[in-house]
Amino acid sequence: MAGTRGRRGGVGVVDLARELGVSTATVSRALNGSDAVRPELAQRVREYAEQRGYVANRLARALSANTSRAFVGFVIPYVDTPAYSAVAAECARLLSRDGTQMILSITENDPEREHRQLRELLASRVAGLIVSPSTYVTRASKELLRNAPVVELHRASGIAAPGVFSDDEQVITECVLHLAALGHRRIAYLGTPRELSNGAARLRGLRRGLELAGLTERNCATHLSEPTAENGYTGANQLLGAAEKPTALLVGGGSLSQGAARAVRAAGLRLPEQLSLIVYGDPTWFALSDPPLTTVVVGYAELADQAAALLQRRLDGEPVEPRPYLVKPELVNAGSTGPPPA
Amino acid sequence: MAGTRGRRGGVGVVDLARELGVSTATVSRALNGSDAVRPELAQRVREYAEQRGYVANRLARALSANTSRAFVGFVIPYVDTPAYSAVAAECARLLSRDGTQMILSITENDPEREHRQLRELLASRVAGLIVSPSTYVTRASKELLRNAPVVELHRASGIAAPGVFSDDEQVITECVLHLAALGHRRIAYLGTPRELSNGAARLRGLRRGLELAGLTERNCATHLSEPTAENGYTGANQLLGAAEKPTALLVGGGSLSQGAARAVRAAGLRLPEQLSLIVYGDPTWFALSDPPLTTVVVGYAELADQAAALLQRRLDGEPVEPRPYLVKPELVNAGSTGPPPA
DNA sequence: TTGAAAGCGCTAACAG
DNA sequence: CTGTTAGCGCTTTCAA
Repeated sequence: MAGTRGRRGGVGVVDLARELGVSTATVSRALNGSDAVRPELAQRVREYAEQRGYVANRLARALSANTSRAFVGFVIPYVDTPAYSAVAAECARLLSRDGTQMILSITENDPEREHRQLRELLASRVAGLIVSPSTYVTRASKELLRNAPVVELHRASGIAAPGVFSDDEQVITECVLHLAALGHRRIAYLGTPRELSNGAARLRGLRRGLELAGLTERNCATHLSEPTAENGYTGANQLLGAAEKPTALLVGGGSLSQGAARAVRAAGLRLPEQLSLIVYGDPTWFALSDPPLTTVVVGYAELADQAAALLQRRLDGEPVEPRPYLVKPELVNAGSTGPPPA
Repeated sequence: MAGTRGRRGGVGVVDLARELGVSTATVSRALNGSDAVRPELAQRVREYAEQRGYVANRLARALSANTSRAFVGFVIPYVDTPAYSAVAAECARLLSRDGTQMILSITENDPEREHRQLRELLASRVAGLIVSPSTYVTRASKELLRNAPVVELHRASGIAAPGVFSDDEQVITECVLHLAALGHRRIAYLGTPRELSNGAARLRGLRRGLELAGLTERNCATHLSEPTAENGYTGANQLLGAAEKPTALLVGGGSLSQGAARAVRAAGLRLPEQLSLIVYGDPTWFALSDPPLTTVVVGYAELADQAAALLQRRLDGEPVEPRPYLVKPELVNAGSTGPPPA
């Protein structure tokens, strides 16, 4: 009974301690690389633990050391798009180097679910959070976020926290100028709602682009909706079916782009002769189109690296400025833009 | 000092107990819906806890109740493809209904990483695991898996555990018959390695299809490689560049299909006049192709539902047969297959 | 440098 | 039905 211990995993610190003839404190210290233990003893403990196949109970560890890096929460609205799945994968990879496990929470953009998940995550004593807030974050959720080491991703909730975002404003401006330079004067914009921080950023970019191109908002029909492929499809159809047909369609958002691309194809428009099209996301999605689509390419890996690094710095206690950290997207011309039809 | 308690979260069971004038045991029982507490008291406790904003420390809970459903591990080789990301999302959603959090681990198909992650997961006392094993699972990993409630997904490692898979064998047979019926006699197959359980299943389907079609393996060049889009691209090029050109290309695997589709497009082959093509995965990926590609559609949501349900049943202690649970994929004809060129 | 002992916050015997 | 008392497995004072 006493000898068996650890019904489940097996060896525990007390076993090691007993078998080595030292105290559990010493074992713990040795295992955690405390410098307050004679190096050779520490070494011996570690070797023995290894050989004995010891693996620490992370729950106990995290519970005891009221602070620990055992878990980090990753809270996102969706995961079925690379903007999230690719970043999630990369973050999990980076965090696991530190021995940190990532708890994945999908809110489905539902503020209530989000709030519940955040509570649960905090109840699991996560060391920190990487969060992509839902469109309408509740006051209560913000309160929770304020009191935890948070790094925002893709979207900002308005709290004072560092956040990693793609520099949408700048690239959308570039897109508009690109189109205007080709001669377009009736540009349609399909994007995410302004309540979404990235939606707002893209709209700023749009406005700035139009201004710099000497165009007004009257030159630009816009359609804003939550980022789903479905919305992209219907939104694009709506814009393309307007009385004053646009000669170019600019889509601000990855999922919207998926749907929009399908809508354009279904409409049977020849690119770029009948319509110039710029989409958002990963060019490999659009590689099968003919011609391949000119795409705003967002560096998901870089976003992930930044997010993970910022969080780790916060957890290390290093000061991290609570500001946006922007990653520059790249406008990759693949042939779906050209002069407007005569 | 005594009154403050809970440096971090705030209220704990002892606070509630003290403030309500009952014991912590009673509080715990009430909160966990034990029937061994007077209903009205239980009610009062719950209401008070709610009002007090109590939220249980899941670490403590899980540590104490040596069994708990706090966490479940989700171990997959990749997540940047819907075969995994979509299933992960859906599983996270389903598990969260039970209050279970999902720890996401990406192995990158590396057996060593996989083993380490499994150990760490078990060290976190996960209640169970949903695992998509790497191509070459180590003996040690299998040992770990054998001693935990595991449900396999997409791929089997050979241990006695329930697993949820798409019925690749059957659908690949159907594909071959479809092509043969159109008149094809030189079919190329691009698939995953036979070391992968799904690779083996697809090969079985291939062989059976050829046989039923009265063809031999000499009618069918095959190329097997790890499932990445890159490999799909090079593999397809290789098959298409062979001396005896195939008239049809069948791709068994989602990522391979992505690459293969690009290769076919790059080769400038007209579908289905010059080549018949069947791919694997989500048809929306291939919707932009002209014509859209005939696709083997795998029901990711259904896979996820099954996997989550099986795991939950196992955790409930219900007996679950350690066998494959197959989900039928669907062959959706979208126009990229037709009679072979004359 | 090491050990004894007190928790971390919760659940679960065991009594009453 | 309810309370007392041990733990879960680890870390971390506090002394020695």
